Amino acid sequence: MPKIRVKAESWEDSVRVAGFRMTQPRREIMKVLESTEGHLTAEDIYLQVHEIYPNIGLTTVYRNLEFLNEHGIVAKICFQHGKAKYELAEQYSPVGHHHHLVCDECTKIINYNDFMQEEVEFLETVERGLSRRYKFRITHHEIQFNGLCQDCQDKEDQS
Amino acid sequence: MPKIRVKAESWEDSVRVAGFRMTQPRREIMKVLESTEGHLTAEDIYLQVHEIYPNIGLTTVYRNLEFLNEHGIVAKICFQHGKAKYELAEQYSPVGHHHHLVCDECTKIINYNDFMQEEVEFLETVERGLSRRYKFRITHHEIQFNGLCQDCQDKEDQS
DNA sequence: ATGGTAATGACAATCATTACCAATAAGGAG
DNA sequence: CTCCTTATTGGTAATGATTGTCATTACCAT
Repeated sequence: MPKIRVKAESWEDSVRVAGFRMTQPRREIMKVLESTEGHLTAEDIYLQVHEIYPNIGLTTVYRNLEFLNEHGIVAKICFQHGKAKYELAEQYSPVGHHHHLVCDECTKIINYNDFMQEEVEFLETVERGLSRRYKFRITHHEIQFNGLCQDCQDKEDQS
Repeated sequence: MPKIRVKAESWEDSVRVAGFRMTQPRREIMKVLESTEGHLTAEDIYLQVHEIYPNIGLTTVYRNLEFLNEHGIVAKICFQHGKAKYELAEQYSPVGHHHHLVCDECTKIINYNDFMQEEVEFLETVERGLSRRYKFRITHHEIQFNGLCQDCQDKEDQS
């Protein structure tokens, strides 16, 4: 008897299943997200798409990012430096589950996915507890470490 | 031989020690932050201060929040709903160390400080590892759980 | 009490994001 | 393949939060 295999739905399928259309702008935006480490601003994406699809409008980029976010395909993250950043949701990302190191000086962001075993254990306890205590249905989480990246530490030493 | 006791510096002291002045707007802004659960927007604070100090300008509120943030007295948090929120930094907060449950539906935010023992253990391992691996000097962290609060779950069930 | 300057308040300016609307193009039905 | 419905687009205007400017005020060290 074969193991049940949940076929991972492609993002295109899940858009269509939900009754929406596949358009070229939408595809181009996803291509950019798929070919990058992550945490791009809407403008970053706009500029990259614009290279190969010059007709794209910035409004369309925003609209699609919101759309994709609502459909669980793209994650929107807000670090405290003005603009929102976007990256592929875990399920569609080659990077997979990860979190961020944020440099408070230069605002650089580093992805990490070390210590996931420890994280899983920790989160299981906490999520279960929080759900019960606050009657909250937790769907995802975000962990972020702030501080100084190596470059900024060096600059600080010099002065 | 007495134990060394690190006297907690009042926020006013730490402002003065850094060579800056104590002003009435600054004090009023802190009063508001001290008398609230947390996560207020600049405008929330402006409105509250305005009640008892009608001359306050919104610009002054922004400027002071940034100032206080840079001096480690106030924490600035950005959830993905437009405006930045502010609360007392852990060290000056009666609430103490805590994290947030964010409802993705109604944007409500709940503070929690349960499971801190588990968190401490987890963070010790991870912070040590990340510092070494990425040469990052970690100063603080943020953990956030997103999902649906009870009210929004109920509303969902009805439909 | 006073002088140097940090801080203020009003207003203008900026910057990210959203609203609007007429024009376009997916993609299902025939 | 063609037609039709309507989701989607792109351009522009509008919004809303935050920041810059600058003349004026008021801390506070001396």
